[in-house]
Amino acid sequence: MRSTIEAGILHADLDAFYASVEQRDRPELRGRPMAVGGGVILAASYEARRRGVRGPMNIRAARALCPELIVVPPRMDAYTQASRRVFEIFDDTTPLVEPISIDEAFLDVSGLGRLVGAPKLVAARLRARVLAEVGLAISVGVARTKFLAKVASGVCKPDGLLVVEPDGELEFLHPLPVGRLWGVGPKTEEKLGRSGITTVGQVAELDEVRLVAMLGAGAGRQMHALAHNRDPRRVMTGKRRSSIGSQRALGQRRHGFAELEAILLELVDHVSRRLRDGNRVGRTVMLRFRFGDFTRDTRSHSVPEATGSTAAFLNASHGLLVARRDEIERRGLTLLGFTIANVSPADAVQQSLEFDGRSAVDLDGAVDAVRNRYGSDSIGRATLLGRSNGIHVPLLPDPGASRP
DNA sequence: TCTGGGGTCCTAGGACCC
DNA sequence: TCTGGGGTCCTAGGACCC
Repeated sequence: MRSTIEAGILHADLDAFYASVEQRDRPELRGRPMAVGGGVILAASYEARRRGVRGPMNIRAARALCPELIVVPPRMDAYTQASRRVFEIFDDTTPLVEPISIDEAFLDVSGLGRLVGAPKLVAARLRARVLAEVGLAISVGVARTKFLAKVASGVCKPDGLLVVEPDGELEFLHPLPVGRLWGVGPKTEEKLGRSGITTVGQVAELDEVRLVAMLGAGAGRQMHALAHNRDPRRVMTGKRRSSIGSQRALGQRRHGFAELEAILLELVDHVSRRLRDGNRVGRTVMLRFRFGDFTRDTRSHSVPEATGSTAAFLNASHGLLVARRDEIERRGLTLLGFTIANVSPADAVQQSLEFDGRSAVDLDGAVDAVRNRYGSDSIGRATLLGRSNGIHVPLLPDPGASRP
């Protein structure tokens, strides 16, 4: 007997992505322990993982574990190209694709049943196409929720397909270690471990109040929900990046302040260019510091108007750098990062309306107003921008969103 | 394992406004 | 001498993800 709600969400995740692209393009690397690295290991082949090689591990440590390890430098262009081709196959499979990163996405295929086939069949075809057309192995998890689909793809890796049927969800979920829950990293895992909690099932036995007390409101509620298999999030199309940045590791060598200023200029120039190429503007600059002892720090500054100007970003960020000059010279700097946050489209059409806080917001009215003013075919993407910073609620699907 | 390069989201306090 | 409540925005920082 089938549950009425079918497992229709796919989480598709390319296996050891950078390393697999290298093995695809260079046959002599196939079947051998190899990794893509620059300073540290960025991605290790499964042959290397079996020997204990992991990212981010420094290359010397990796060689100590596996002396015959082959390390090749990254070729970002090749990975970007491969990613594009895989995402074309995703888009060809269903219009409901939510990219997560260069090598991962959610696909909602629950509406394809009658026309194309059951989710398991769709997933199997997707895997076959990615292998045939791009030459890469991709693992796919299938479930009723995003969270379970992601866990499933992780469990069936590498080169796997796993469907979690609706009537077997808790049996699948509860024996897993807490680290499998979304948002549980090393810190949270340790906190829970101190109370003897190591499995998802044990988390499910806890009161939400207790979890909130341990982890804070946001994380506590999320963990409680996930452990009880509550995950109402839909697959969202049309998401855009809200920040864009670049950083440079500097090594342990001391750098003169003028040298740091030059590096900042390069970073600002590079990031501003990317921002303008994407036809976007930003309002907040943020500097990221990592000192000689590897402690981290950030400093940010918001300018009054969103801009794409290199000079404006350089001005603001240089001020932040100069303000910390003494500390930098005292402690040494091992990383400098520059990020532009509060990024928005440069040509967004906006229609704002006032409301008094008691009446409901007239969303339909706002959409109609934009349509009347700019033509009904002008809306590619509609977003409700609350006055509160960062609350972006999509109103309409975005048929033509470009991939980040 | 002495340390990449991208990002995301959340929390909390202070300034400021009505 | 005494001090409310509601809200936004900015900044800093923590934790996490791939």
